[in-house]
Amino acid sequence: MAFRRNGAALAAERPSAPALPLDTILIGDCIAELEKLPPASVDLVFADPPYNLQLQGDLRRPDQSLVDAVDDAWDQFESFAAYDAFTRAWLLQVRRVLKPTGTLWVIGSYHNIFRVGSALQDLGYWILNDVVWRKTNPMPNFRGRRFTNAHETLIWAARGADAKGYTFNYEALKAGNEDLQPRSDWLIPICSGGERLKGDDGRKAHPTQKPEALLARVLLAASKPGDVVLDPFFGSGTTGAVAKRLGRRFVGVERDRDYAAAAQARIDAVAPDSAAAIAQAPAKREAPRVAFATVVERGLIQAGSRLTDARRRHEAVVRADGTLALGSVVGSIHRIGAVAQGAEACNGWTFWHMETAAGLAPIDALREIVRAGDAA
Amino acid sequence: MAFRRNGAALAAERPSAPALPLDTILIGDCIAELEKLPPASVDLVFADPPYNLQLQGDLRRPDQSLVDAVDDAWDQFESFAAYDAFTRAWLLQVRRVLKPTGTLWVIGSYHNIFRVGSALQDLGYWILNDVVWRKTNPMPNFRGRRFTNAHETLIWAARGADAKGYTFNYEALKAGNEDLQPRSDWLIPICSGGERLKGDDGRKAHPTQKPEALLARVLLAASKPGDVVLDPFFGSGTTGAVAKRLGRRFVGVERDRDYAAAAQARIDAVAPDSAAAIAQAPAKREAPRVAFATVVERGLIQAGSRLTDARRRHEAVVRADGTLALGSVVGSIHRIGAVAQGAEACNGWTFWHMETAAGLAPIDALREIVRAGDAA
DNA sequence: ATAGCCTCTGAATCTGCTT
DNA sequence: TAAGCAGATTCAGAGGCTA
Repeated sequence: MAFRRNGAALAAERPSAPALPLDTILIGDCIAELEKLPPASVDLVFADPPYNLQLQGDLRRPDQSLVDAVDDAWDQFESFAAYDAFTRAWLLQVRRVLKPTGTLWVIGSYHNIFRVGSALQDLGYWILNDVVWRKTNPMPNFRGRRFTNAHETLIWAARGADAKGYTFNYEALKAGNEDLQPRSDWLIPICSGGERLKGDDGRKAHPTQKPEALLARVLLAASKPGDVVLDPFFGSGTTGAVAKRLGRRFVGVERDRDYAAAAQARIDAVAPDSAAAIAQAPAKREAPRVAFATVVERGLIQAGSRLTDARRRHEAVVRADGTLALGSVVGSIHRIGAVAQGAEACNGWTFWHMETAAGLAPIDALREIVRAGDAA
Repeated sequence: MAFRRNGAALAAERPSAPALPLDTILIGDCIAELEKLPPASVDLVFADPPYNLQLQGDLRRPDQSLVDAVDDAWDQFESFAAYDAFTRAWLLQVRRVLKPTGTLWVIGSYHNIFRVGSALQDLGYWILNDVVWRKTNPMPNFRGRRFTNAHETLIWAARGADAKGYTFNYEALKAGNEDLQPRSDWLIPICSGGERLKGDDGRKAHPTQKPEALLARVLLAASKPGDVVLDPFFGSGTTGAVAKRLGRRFVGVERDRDYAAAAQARIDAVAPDSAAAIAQAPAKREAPRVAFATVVERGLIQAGSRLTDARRRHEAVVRADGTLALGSVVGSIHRIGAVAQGAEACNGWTFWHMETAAGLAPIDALREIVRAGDAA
């Protein structure tokens, strides 16, 4: 074509500045594919890079069943240095591709998120928030040697400290959050059930598929309808599916053809929301479950206090860790209540009472105080 | 003093191995003071280091020169480098001072926690968890351009990947949490009201005083009564106050004499909890070992008795030497339990049951009888 | 039809003592 | 130092099967 040779007139067609392939999955190495994209062309990036999990042996549940670990080759790196080099490379390309007003989201766990966060800062990105995805249903810690790993971390960053004009739909988020300011901690279930992509064998198609609710929160917070969202680690295509549903454009990069095919089929099946519907998904009310340890921790009852039942037949001592001691037996308020009565089970909140000026009162009253305070 | 010269006889008095100054605030530069402490002498470290270059005006390079305020990317990198060097220096000293079974907690925000986490990993620490402190009452985001910063991050790390035997009071934490295993997200109010230290002018004595509930959770989770807790950035002394209350020993390092004085006064006013309130809760894994042979020896079960599992699917015979026979296979209660189920491993004490008047009962009950008898 | 029970599974750096 | 083995360890949610 004649005008092709007169390249200067049509910058978008020059090899050095090709058009952005919209609503497309690019199959290939993330960094190589990013290099082909035009600079300053993307409004939002969501990246779910390899976590560099360093798993030792097998892990079994208490029932001896084997945990299906993420041991894929793409998650293996020689060293922290190798992981850091990889991280810098893709972050650098992402920064080139981002519009001046664009922002980046990265998700990770403690295995990799500190590397990613440091690299971000070193490259000049400006962190706007770290956001915690709290899982309602995380995998438990089967050996009881650590805290249940119940969250992952997202970093939200602008191209630089001087970046202005990035999108943050504050009013909409606030309206969708019972008129409270959107917070940096989000409660969202993991991806399971019908949402989880399955292969022909009925097994999960991708080991680390993210929930659509998480991506929806990100896109609704930090992009506008019609914006271009880039996902350099496209995987099962959650970003693309949610982008299509919410009226955003997407560009995905994925190395694995099987993942890319599964993602494409998934996205093809997505029906975009109506323009009117692309509003806020109201935040889920959080379950106000209260632990007795919290009651003690907050000083509502003193460690060393004595509790009794309504008829003063039993007496137990409150311990600093929120357990009760009945003689030499230590356990939860419920367990110790059961032991005291010789019963199978017991609701400790209503069984145990404390002395007050007005007589005995169930410790449930303390729980109400915690709930009232946390709600305010 | 004569015996001082004969240093070899009293290693604890040699300069190279001074005694640990317990329940003391050391006034001076954190790194210099840590260097004076004996190696492998501390059970737990809680560190609340200066958060960041942008907000703290007093960040200094290792040579004590002041880091200038930052605007351009290079200076920013410069100051990150200075912060990283400072971080590595104190982390290195902390690692030296930690016992092999000791663990470290560090708290930070997105301004510094990624630097700290990376440095930790680079120095060989092994991250056990990252923990999110969710604030019930965070400072609102006034400009509405970001998410309300409603959390801070703690990193819990062991000295290395091979570090075993660190303290984690799993059972007590679980009992204090409605019998659910403790998670990596903690909901705790910020420090305010009467707990907040005030100066003579009625203003807050320290800008980043941490809530005692947070420290209590850390100490109750990862230390035992009598353990030594080191805080290299002592500040308002929350670590010391909580350590004293919970029956732990503390060592604090603080550069600012005013902070140290306020902390000392605060700690002096703390009344320790009663012994009953803080006594180490008995953990199953620390209960004395009992051999099944002992159970048989003491006549608690007869050789030749038949054991079965809870669903009566398998049957094994008790042998006089304390082994079990399943058909022609002979082995420990655990091994035979595993063989019966075709499993890798099995806890024979809970798997195997015996017939009693009240129905099937796990043979663990017999172990309890042995333990009770031995304790008496 | 439904309640209840059983099974399966999820980004996991998941033991510790003795020989 | 590495192997062997005692023995401690799980929560929410989805889906399937049975009474």
